[in-house]
Amino acid sequence: MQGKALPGFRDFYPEDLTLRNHIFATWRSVAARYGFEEYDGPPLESLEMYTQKSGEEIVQQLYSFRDKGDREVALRPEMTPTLARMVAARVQALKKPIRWFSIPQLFRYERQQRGRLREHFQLNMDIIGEASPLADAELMAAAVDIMRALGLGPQDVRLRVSDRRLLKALLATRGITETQLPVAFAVLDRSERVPKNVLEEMLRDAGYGKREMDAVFQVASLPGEGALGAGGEAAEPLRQAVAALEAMGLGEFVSIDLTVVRGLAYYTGIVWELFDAQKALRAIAGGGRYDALLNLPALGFGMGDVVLGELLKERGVTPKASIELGAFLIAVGGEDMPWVLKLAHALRERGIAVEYGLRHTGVRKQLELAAARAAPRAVIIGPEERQAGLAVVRDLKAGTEAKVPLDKLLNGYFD
RNA sequence: GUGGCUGUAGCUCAAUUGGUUAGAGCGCCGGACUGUGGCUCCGGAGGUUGCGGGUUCAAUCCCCGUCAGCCACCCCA
Repeated sequence: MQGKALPGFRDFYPEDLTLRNHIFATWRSVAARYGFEEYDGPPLESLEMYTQKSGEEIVQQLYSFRDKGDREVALRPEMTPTLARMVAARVQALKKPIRWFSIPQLFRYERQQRGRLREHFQLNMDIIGEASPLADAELMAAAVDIMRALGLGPQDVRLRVSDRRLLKALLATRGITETQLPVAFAVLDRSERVPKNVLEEMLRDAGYGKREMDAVFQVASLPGEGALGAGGEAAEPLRQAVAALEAMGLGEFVSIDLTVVRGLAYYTGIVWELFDAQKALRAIAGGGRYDALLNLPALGFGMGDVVLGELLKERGVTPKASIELGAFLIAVGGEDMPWVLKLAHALRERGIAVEYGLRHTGVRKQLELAAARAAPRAVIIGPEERQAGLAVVRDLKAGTEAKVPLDKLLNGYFD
């Protein structure tokens, strides 16, 4: 063994890259359908850009170093700061709402696990300059439509949505103060994964009394409709966003779930996550509204290629092959090779994918190779055929053969 | 960064209380098959048993370290 890629980094063999390209193509196609324009930025940014926003402790999770110009730099761990900078530079000129997407490769230095590497590609879709809940619905719909375009339905994936403004209101009416909120959010976020006694301890450590603790658990267990009903005014954006998704016919995918909080501190409104239905994997996508980050209403989501790729493989909805041959050409004898080359090139000129054996072997061997390449047909050229100005076209699926004049093959027979 | 589990051909796995040249299936290459693929049969290549050290007459097996993978925590791109 000559070693392997660094931990958390991937080699993409053809079958891997086929899947990745399939995912990218679907991302781009759905984003285009939603009227989003693609942008990109540098993979390397100043370290400061990330520490400013997220604090010094994030340095530990960054690929960062000092460059030859003595600058502290980092491989980008997320796209939002870059987007924020780009938008800020032209904020006056850009017509709102801005609808942009990007597919950056992101890096993060941490111990890898399944679905979580040190590098991944992540679709980012953002809308900037629009406060309406319809914008939130738009992004959620795009995420769901990507799933549908990839062959996944409501039985495969679920979108769980909440709203921090609603959570805040529900907790406030139960006596939770503003300063107690972060802990309450953290407990809600973990309420499905962490045992209740541990959660109680978290709350107790934060100075929660019995009443406040009960309030948090009560909110966590509120069903979707109950939450909307109890939330009053504060439930209105979430209500509208969900109604919009229902109007689009995507209601089956969506459920209101108050235990969705999302980790990032900058989210201010609707937050959501997309999971595989069994919740066996990590989140496929997650996003939300972050109005405070720019001086504009803004929202976005990220969808990584790693978990998504695993899910597609699990569900057997991966693309077959990256190339699809139109024909495999076979020279019976060495003296037939010029005709094979001539035909190969003529077909290629017409845009037909063609391969032939680069080393002369028996017809049997060449047919084996043709079959291994999944060519739909083989064109066999031998002395007898050439004599008659013909070639044998063998259908490799059916096993049938036909004699076809060479000049027909050269002039669009396979078009 | 912390803890637990696991590392044997490309892949999936074997290898009798530690016992001598580490095997099989699949895959790959070649032959039977010098003008017809998928089947069959035969042969071949491919391993410093993750790496390093220790115990022992002897280590794939036991011990330590290290690296890597998986899982949980942290964190959640």
